[in-house]
Amino acid sequence: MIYVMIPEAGCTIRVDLCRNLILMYTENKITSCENCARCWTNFSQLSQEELDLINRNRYEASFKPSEIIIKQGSPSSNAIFLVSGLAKVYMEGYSGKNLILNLAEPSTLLAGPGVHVNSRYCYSVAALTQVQACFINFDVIRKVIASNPGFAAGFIEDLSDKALRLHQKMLNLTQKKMHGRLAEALLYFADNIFRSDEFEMVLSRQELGEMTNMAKESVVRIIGEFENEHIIHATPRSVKILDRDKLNVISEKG
Amino acid sequence: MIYVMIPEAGCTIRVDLCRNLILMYTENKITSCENCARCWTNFSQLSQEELDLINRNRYEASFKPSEIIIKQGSPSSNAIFLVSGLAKVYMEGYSGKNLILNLAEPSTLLAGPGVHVNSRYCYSVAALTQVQACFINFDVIRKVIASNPGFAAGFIEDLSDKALRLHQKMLNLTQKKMHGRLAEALLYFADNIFRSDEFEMVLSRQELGEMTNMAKESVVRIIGEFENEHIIHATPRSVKILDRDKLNVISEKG
DNA sequence: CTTTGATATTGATATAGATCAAAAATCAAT
DNA sequence: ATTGATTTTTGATCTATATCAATATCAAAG
Repeated sequence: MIYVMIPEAGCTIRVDLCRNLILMYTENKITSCENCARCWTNFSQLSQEELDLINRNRYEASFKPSEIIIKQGSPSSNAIFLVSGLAKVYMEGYSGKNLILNLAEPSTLLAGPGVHVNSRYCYSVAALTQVQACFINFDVIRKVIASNPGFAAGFIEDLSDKALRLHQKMLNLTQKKMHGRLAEALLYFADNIFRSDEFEMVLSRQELGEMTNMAKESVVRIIGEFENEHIIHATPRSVKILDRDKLNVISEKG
Repeated sequence: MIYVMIPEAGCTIRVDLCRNLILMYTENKITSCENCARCWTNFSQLSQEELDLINRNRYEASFKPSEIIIKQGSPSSNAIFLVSGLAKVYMEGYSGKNLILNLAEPSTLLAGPGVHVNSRYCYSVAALTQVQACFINFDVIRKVIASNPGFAAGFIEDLSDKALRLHQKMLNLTQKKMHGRLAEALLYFADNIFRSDEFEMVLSRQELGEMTNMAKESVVRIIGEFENEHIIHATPRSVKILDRDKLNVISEKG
């Protein structure tokens, strides 16, 4: 494991977990939105003037693991970007049961569709690692949307992309059974978050259950089965995918 | 039941089922988009010029019950509006199992988020009654989005609203149990589609199951229970809600 | 080190809900 | 009306998965 000290954040972080931050940090690009086009592809649509506007209306905050960045139901006045770190995006359901929708990494916009409808966040977001987040007032974003059609189109694309994933997740959760759902979650981590077949397991078994809609005990049991069949090697805090093909089949066959 | 003959469509339709069509028909408003602002609120954002553009690039088609209007996976080149009739919006899942997302009535935009991402429809739509539909080429819509910020904002709102509902449905399907899910579906028909506590059941028990993610036999059994408890009165083709309060409680308590 | 609180694991049991199979009802078409 | 084809209903089983309870593990704090 390679660690690096980040003086501004007052902490040490694992390099493999925080690629983006390292990248930005080493390139000294955290100072302003102008340099943050890499944050969200869509920001590259903006003119200098518009970037300035946004830059004047944003502020940063940092969060420790488990701290809540967005609270479901609260008024949504800001669009939020992670600058660094990992967070879980989840809905608070009935009788305290959560449903983890996905993980958020840097360069994704966090706001939720509620922003454009009832000005309430429709999901919560909580930090999994140390997180640096950037808050941009939504009135400003709306202003830019109104004046920059390209940006608006990018926004539509972003919303659509998320909706599409949600549709897919809906099918997965309702039609696959446990093995398939868990296999898919593991592949999600490997492919979409860590881009490696060996990764740190940032979620507890309980949370893994909230993500795949199953009881934590079932998570444990199925992980055990996967291990017996030499499909993965797992500890409570790490996973290594040994037989990606098999895992794919399980994920697809449900 | 009041029926009315629609010469152009070559059919007779039930008045209570086709409010919008009757309204438009009697007001002679089907001829062009200009008159169709009522179709989709967002169209009222358009200038005369833009309306003309859309009007020149649209065509209508009619569908008989059970005919497919949109096929999941096929290239999405059109935005579609129902002019009249009712349709079911559903995803085709694994091993032929469908998931009905919602019903579509006139004045809703049908296209799906796939349009803005991979140009594929991410769901199918099939007519439940006789349906008149209006197809608008998506390139044209995109052009208008690019030139009219208000329209773009309306589009974003529409997408967001749908995403929000999807989030809600996700929670419902994963966290409520059968009774709650079925109660909710019945209230959906009463409140969102028919706006009456007595309505024609346009879905078969099988389809009702596809909508609430349960087996058709379970649908039958639970409808039976609801009848025994005098919460609803149901026949295979009709439902009357007798005790809305109880149904609400069941829907919320899961 | 020990203690402690959280999390993970394991085994036993309970249950919601699916599946299967057969009968009954409904509907469409002669 | 009569037939044949769907759809609905019912009852009997089966199974995936949750729940419960007990134990083991681990990391942090004293």
